[in-house]
Amino acid sequence: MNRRSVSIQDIAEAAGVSHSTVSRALHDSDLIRPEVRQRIQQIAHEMGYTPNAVAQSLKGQRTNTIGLVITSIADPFAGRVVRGIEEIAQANRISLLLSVSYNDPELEMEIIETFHRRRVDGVISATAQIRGPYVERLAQIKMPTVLINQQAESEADRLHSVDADDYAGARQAVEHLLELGHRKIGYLGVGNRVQSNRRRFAGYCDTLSSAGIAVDAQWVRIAPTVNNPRADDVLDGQAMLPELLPTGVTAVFCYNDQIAVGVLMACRELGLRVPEHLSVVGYDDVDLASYVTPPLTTIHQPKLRLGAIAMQMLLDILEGKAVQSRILPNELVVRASTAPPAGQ
Amino acid sequence: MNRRSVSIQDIAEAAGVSHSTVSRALHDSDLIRPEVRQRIQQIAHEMGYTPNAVAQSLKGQRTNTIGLVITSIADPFAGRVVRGIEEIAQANRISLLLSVSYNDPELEMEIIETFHRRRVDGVISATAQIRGPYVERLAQIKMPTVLINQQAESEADRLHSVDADDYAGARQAVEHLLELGHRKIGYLGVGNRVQSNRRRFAGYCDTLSSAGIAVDAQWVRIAPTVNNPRADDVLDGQAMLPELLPTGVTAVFCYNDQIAVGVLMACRELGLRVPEHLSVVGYDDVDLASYVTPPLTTIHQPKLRLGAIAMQMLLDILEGKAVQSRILPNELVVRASTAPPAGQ
DNA sequence: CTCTATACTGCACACGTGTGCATGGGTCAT
DNA sequence: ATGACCCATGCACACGTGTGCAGTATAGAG
Repeated sequence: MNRRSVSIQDIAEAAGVSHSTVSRALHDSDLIRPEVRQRIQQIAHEMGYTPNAVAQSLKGQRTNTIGLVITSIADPFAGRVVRGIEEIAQANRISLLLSVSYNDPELEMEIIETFHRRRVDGVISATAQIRGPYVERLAQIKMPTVLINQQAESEADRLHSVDADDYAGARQAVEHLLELGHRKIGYLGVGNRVQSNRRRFAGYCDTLSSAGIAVDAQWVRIAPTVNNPRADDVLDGQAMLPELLPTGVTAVFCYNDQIAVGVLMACRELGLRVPEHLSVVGYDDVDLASYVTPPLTTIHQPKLRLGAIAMQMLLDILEGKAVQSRILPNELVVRASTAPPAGQ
Repeated sequence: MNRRSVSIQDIAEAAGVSHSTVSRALHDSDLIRPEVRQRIQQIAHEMGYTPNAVAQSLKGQRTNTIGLVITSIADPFAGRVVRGIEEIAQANRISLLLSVSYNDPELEMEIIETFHRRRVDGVISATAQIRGPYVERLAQIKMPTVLINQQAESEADRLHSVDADDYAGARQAVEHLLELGHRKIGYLGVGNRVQSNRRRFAGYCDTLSSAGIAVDAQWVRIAPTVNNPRADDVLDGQAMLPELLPTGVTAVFCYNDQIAVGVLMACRELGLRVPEHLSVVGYDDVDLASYVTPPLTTIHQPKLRLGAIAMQMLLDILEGKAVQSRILPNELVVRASTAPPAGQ
């Protein structure tokens, strides 16, 4: 069983030269006589030689690999972000090491350690939140890191980030509902993505306050935190809506599109019509949002750009360029799930 | 700038022993005196040592990394499969190198070469089709490979696969429609996933034939093949349906759920009611299928299991066990998009 | 013909880890 | 006291690649 693949040493023997010569020849070095160079390349090709990236990584400093942590592959938001990352990575011949954390802090630490062991050049993290020991460890091992949608308060200099503006997005959503004439507006959030939920909720509260509306605690529901990876936002949304109805809200702003879809399904069960009886606004603008009935009014996040910019930022860091964290704007997309309240 | 991280050599100097002793101590070798062993482990911990997996990979034969090729991250089917793979991989401390091929044969070859350069232990391919040079190269470099949903006709011994039974699934879908009383049943397929489309189409044709129904070529539409990565099945479905209507079909069997969703949207535009005016059956049973209105009757594919089994199969191959390709059953899920035809 | 400059190639080491073999020192029995 | 034996450790090489430096051969110049 000839399991071992051909090395430059093998080529060297076949060509009657030293492995150094082969190495240089394959790199088109001027040091090697053109005819020899060509002959060696010919032999290498015939022997089906493929350079061993592991050895190259050991020798050089770069592995041309970056680690990617996301919370779930099933999450369509993450999917689009990863795609943005992947496109830039591929163009720069960088390989992607993918890991999924399911929002588990322990698992997250373990993933970082694995990335470190593998000596990735950098890490992009699109997880829900950065925690103390996590940040500390990242700083200790000096691993270049870019965070997506975490709006870390620049705790450490090493941490760069690219975010979409949750707060402003939430404000747009609620302002849209206010403009339609709604006064009693509910909020359905999630408990396991603390930071982003807090920002969107803050945008919701502040916008209502600005309009002179006191937020009623009964209008707000946050899905309980569960570590169950099978946790499903749609089901949560579906379960939470009925609790909200007795309060008389005429519109609901949801943490994301999945929650909003859950609301749609609950409405269908209850015989409520959207948007006639209830207006619904989602967040993210995933594909799903435009496929459901009625198509969701939502806040569009530039998912591909978030990923692409994060990847480019990481590349810049690796080249020693100075980079600056960025915040991208979100954008309201009005579809058919919102309308003036029934009374008007 | 102390960019280099600590090595066992550094620990050896700090402990006043040789690097061999450190290596053995960290592996809890009996050869090292317990007190020395413990002291070395202590020092290693204090210095923040993390073993260099690159060097370990170079020395040993395994990299504990596998390459994963999929056609698109946005594809919800692929997402679930990847998740099944990831769970098993994580449990076995295997890292995943993710690449996306966008159905581009050239890109696919390039990805395989990259995986080979990186000396991954094996490859799982969930791309649309295996082509000649691709197979040839895989055989040449003897890289253990498991294919998902490609039903390769065991062209090479090295190629193993795990599939869901497309043909039987398609038969179930069409039989369901026949039982409801439909006689004129359309098929909407895709052009860029040749193999699976062919199998599902064959199931469609044979089932109709068995029922004594001659398939009318007008009932069938295949979305044109485009290399545009932005190609979107939903849009294709939406575009194809109107061409089908003049033929008087009362039901449509779609290649996958996205096509079916496109059909739903087209019906909405045209004022057709589903299932009263038209019955629609999808394929895959992605999350989306149960969220649209009406929820789709579809063929459920065991996506997580496909991924998990593929990964386990690859692990078995790596351990030298004999493995056998498998075909899993699909299963009809009846929801609300199918009903007896209008006439009845 | 001899000296020098130049073009080309090999030697040897490095990257970080793992391991067979030899070696050193100690213990024990004769 | 001496030999046999065992335990703990170090030496040296290996994995595959890249590169500074030294060395050789050839050509060109005087």
